[in-house]
Amino acid sequence: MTISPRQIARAWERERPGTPTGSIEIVTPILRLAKLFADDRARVLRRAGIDSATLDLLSTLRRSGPPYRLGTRELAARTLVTAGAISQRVARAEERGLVVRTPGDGRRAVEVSLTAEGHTLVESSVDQVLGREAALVADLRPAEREALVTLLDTLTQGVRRRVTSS
Amino acid sequence: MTISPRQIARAWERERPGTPTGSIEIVTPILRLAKLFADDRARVLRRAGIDSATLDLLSTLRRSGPPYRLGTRELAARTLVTAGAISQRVARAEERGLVVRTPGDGRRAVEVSLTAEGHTLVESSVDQVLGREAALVADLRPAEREALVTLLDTLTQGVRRRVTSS
DNA sequence: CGTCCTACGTTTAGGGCTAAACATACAGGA
DNA sequence: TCCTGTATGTTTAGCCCTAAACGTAGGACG
Repeated sequence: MTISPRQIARAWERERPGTPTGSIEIVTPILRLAKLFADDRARVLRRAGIDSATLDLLSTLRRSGPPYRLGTRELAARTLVTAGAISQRVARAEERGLVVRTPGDGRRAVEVSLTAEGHTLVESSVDQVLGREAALVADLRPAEREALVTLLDTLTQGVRRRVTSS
Repeated sequence: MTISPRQIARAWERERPGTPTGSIEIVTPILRLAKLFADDRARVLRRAGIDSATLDLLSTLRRSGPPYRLGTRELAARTLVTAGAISQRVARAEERGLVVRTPGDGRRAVEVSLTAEGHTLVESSVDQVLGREAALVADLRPAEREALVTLLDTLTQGVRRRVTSS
C-alpha cells in the first residue's frame, strides 16, 4: 500500500530526469520511522495520562539526578526545542503540579524542579515507553543493531555540523 | 552541548538501574535526525514560498505523472497523514490556486489535480530541497550509505509490522 | 421500496511548535 | 550615575496535526 523510498526516487527519475534523488533513500525512511515511533509513543503515553512533550521534560529532569533541577536554557539545549516551547511546557506541567519554577541564583535564571508527583509519573511511564520501543526494534540482530547505531551516529555528526554552520 | 543518546542511556542506568535502555541508541538518533532534516527543510522552503506539508501534497501529485491527479484516500495513504489533514492541506492549497478539487467518478470520490501554478511551484522547489539534503548526507561514503539504506529498510519493515498489528 | 449500515470527506476542538515581538535584568563604558 | 547593549524568559500569532463528531451517499437486505 505504502510507497517505498526507492519507488519515490524512481518516480522522480522517470518524471523529471536529472532530479537529485540521492538523498531520498536516506532521508525519507528516517522521517517515516520518526513518525512511526512518535505516533506509537503518543498512543502508549495517552493511556498513561501524559504526552510526549511533558514526558520529555520530566525525563530530562529525572535523568539529571538529584536534586532533579535544571535551568530553562539547559532544558532547551537538551530537548532540542526553542526557549518558547520550554516556557510553554513548563507552564503546562506546573499547572498539573508536576514541576515547580523557582528563582535561580545567577543573573535572572529560573530553575525548574521535579515535584514528588512528577517523579511518580515519570517512574510509571518511562518503562512503558522504553519497553514498548525495545519490542519495536527487537528483530534487528545484535550485529545489525550495532552497525545501525554507528551509522546513525556518523550521520548525525555530519548533519549537525552542516546544519548549524549555515 | 547536546547530550548523546549513549549518554542518555548511561544516565538512566545510573539513576534507575534496570531501566530497559536497549532501544534508546536506535530511537533517539532517528527522532533527532528527523527533526534536524524537518527543520532544515522548513527553512529552505520558507524562502521558496511554500511549506513542507504543501510540498508533500504537490510532490505526490507531481510524481504520480500525468494527469497529476489522485483521490484523497490515495493521498492520505501515500503521505502518511490522516484524512482530516489531507482535507485541510487540499483546502489550503486550493485557496492558493495550487490544486483544484474535482468530483471523481466512483462512489462519492473527490479527485485532486495539480494546476499549472502548482506545477511550476513544485518544479522550482523540489530541486532546492533535494539538493540541500544531498549536501547534508554527503559525508557518508558509498559503502556506508548503502549499508544504512539497507538497515533502515529492515528496521522500517519490522516496526511497521509490529505497529500496525496492535 | 424503505431501512440500516458502512464508507468517506469535512469540520471542529484542542494541543504542540516556531518565529517574532515583548519585557526586563544585568554589565560595562562614558 | 546614567545609558546602552545584550542575554534571557514569556507571550502572542499563526501553522499543522490528530481524534472525534458530523453529514451524507450508496449498497445490502428484509
